[in-house]
Amino acid sequence: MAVAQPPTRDGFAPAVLEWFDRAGRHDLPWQRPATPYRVWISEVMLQQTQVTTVIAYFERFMARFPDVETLAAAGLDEVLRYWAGLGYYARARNLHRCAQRLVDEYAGVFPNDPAAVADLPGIGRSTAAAILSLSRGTPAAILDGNVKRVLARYFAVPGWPGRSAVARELWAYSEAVTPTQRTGDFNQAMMDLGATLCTRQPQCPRCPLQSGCQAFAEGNPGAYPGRRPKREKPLRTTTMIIIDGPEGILLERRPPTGIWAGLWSLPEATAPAEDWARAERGLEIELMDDTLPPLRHEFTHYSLTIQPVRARLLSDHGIEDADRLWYKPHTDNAPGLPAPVQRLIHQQELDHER
DNA sequence: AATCCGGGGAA
DNA sequence: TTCCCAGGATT
Repeated sequence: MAVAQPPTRDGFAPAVLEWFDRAGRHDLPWQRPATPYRVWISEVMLQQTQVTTVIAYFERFMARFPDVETLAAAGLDEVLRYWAGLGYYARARNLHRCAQRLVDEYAGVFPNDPAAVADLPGIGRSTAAAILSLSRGTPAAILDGNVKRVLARYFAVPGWPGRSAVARELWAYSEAVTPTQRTGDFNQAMMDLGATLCTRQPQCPRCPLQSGCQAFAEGNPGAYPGRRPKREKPLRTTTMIIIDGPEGILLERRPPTGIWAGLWSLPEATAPAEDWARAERGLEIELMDDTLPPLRHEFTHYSLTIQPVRARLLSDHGIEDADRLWYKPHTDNAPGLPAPVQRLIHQQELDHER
């Protein structure tokens, strides 16, 4: 009968490292080779996005932007195209800005100081530590969702990590257990542990930290970390117009802030669509009387119902500018489109072919 | 310190 | 359905 020990820092890193050598992940795409550039791109993609989703995006991105100079020299529109579907598009904007700052200020090479890296756009304390430790072994602690879960259980830290007091405590524990030797392996191991064993339904019998884990000793590891408080999701609705003209479908660039910032999308009517198109866009359109099914899209903070409307373009008195384009799905390169808009246009094309 | 910012995998 | 993910920027 194993007796639960009180949580200890002493054997923590050796146990984790021994487990990593035996059972950790060593073949993720950004691990071969684990250059600062590749680790950086992967870390940013992995912010709030799961590994299985990221892998395909990572491979495509690397094929197009193999190094920081290529990324810095590319246009934002193209970066957004490669990002479309991943969400949190500020990450792509910051990635692009960060590449340019790296080239301008650091000759394209990340500095060795974690604080200097964390000062770059889109890179915070945890991502900076991950980039430097995983690629160069720099001794710096991380705190991502995996590490939060492992530490909250091991030290039985109550409360939701979204609260700053809880996060502060978890950071202190992460600093305390992170070794100065083999820091990259340790950080990778902690993420692997959180991703493969210390999950929502943890596999405690296989865990190298079981003997010192306070939550295991309490018999309820599932109670940690504390859950995010629930909130009502507001319902919102919008009307999107699919305007068919001789040059294709009208797309507009969304504003630089707010939802889907900088992406291309269908025009959103704020009044009866024909009046809106004439007054706001200088377009004479005729609504078609076929009714398209509404499209429901879930965000973290609200639910959006999109009512698509088809229209024929009668005449165009609008001004051609950089923020509108006529898109031909079959021949044009797909611009960066929000996922539901992408689906809507794709569906529209399928209907068109019938 | 709380809120905003996407989309999807998993149970 | 619900939860939450290799978080950071903004307010």
